[in-house]
Amino acid sequence: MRILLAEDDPDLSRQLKASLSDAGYVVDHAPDGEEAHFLGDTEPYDCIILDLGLPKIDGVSVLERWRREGKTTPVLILTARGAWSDKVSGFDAGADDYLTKPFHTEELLARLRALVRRAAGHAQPMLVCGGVRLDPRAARASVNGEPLRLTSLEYRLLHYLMMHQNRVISRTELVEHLYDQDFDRDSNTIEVFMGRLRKKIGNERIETVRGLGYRLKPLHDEVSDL
Amino acid sequence: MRILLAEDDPDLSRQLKASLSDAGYVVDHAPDGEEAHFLGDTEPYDCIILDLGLPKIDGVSVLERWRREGKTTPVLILTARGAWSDKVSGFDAGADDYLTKPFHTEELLARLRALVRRAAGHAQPMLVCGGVRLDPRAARASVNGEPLRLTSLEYRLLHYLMMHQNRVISRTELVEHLYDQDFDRDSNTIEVFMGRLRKKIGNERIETVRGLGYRLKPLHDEVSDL
DNA sequence: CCGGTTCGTTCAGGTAAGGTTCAGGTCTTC
DNA sequence: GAAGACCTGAACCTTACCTGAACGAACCGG
Repeated sequence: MRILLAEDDPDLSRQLKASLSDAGYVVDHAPDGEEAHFLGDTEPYDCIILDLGLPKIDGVSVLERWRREGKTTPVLILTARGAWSDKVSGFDAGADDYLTKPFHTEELLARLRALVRRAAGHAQPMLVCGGVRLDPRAARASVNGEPLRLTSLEYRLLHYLMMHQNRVISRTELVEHLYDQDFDRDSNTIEVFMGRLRKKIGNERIETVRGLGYRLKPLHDEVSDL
Repeated sequence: MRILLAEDDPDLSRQLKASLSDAGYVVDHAPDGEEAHFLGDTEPYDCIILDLGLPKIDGVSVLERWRREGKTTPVLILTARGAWSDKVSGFDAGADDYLTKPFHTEELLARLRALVRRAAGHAQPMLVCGGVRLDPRAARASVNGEPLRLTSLEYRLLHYLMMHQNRVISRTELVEHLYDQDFDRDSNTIEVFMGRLRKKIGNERIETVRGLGYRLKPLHDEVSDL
């Protein structure tokens, strides 16, 4: 965990840096808004602690710039007691949390844990098979970067195949996962949809294993990257 | 945006509920820990405001249970002044933010905006999707710089869509986040509002994914800038 | 208290997207 | 070369979705 501490008061800075290091964070220190902005732009921090009353450029401006540039690092703001209207503008500039001086170090640490935890909770599983990618969260798929237009069933079919790629999937297994119990067992819809899917993602990507089922796999020359 | 307010003080509850409703949130109220836990388990809230001093089950326990069950909804905790050691245990139980009574309603609203924003994965306060912009703090939206005249529900609908743009949102998800518990599940208001929204922001911006829901996205030629 | 406006909701008819079916055609295997 | 497994184009038909219009509750100024 790497943290940027933007704070001008030397005493407070030293004390905070010590506490944070003790807690296992790696801490960079910026004594003014200019350096804070520069460091925040260039280094990949997991979290930023930002004092609002910084020399050269004030905290809110720094924060606004970062957000305008698309930076999403969680930011915790520090300010003097009673300036609660600052809080509102700070939050609306894109801050994720706020703390009023003086504060207990314990509380700062707790808030940091909460921030980092939440920021890390954005792991989205993206399914990849050669040039084919499928994003379950967005319900979207693409082949070689080109977005695919899939119908609901085509999508579900592809999804299932991608989750079990390189394995042979029987028609009955597919039916069982795509439909509810009562489904005409001797229907050829699966075949039809295999045909349609093949047209959209490329024939060779779905191999048919006669008598057993189908197998989704990357093309021969496609390295299994991610 | 749908919120659960878990607070036992009747006066404060009433006042907060009014303020939150005014700010455009849909609010469910739980007067004790038992009901809070139940509601939080069953309904999909965008955020939860949790008083620590609740009857029946105290706030920290409720929160701990939710987190143990894997619930990730952002939670903002309320407590009486000076009980700052509560804060630490509150945060470590999985709270995302903390507010000490008494507080300014403004500040609560600002913190809520920040929480909801972050939970949706947006660090910046201004929502942008192609030519459509929405400013949550001014409750204003525009398309290609032209301000939009939106009714309350149209606005909330657009807001939710913009927070989850490029993702398919099911009708039920929308209903659950725009209305409180008792709402006629087989009503077509969502469709009607989709129609009205489309008329105002442009038909092609909202794609309907048959059988799944809707997806808000930039137009083809609109670069995903900021 | 009353007409007018605004908005959310309901309803009914229309449309077309997308799933299923079917009838051949093609390929495999023995 | 026959039989069975698989492919495929086109037709069918269900139903999700769209849309215009009307209803009714809430609000507002007079």
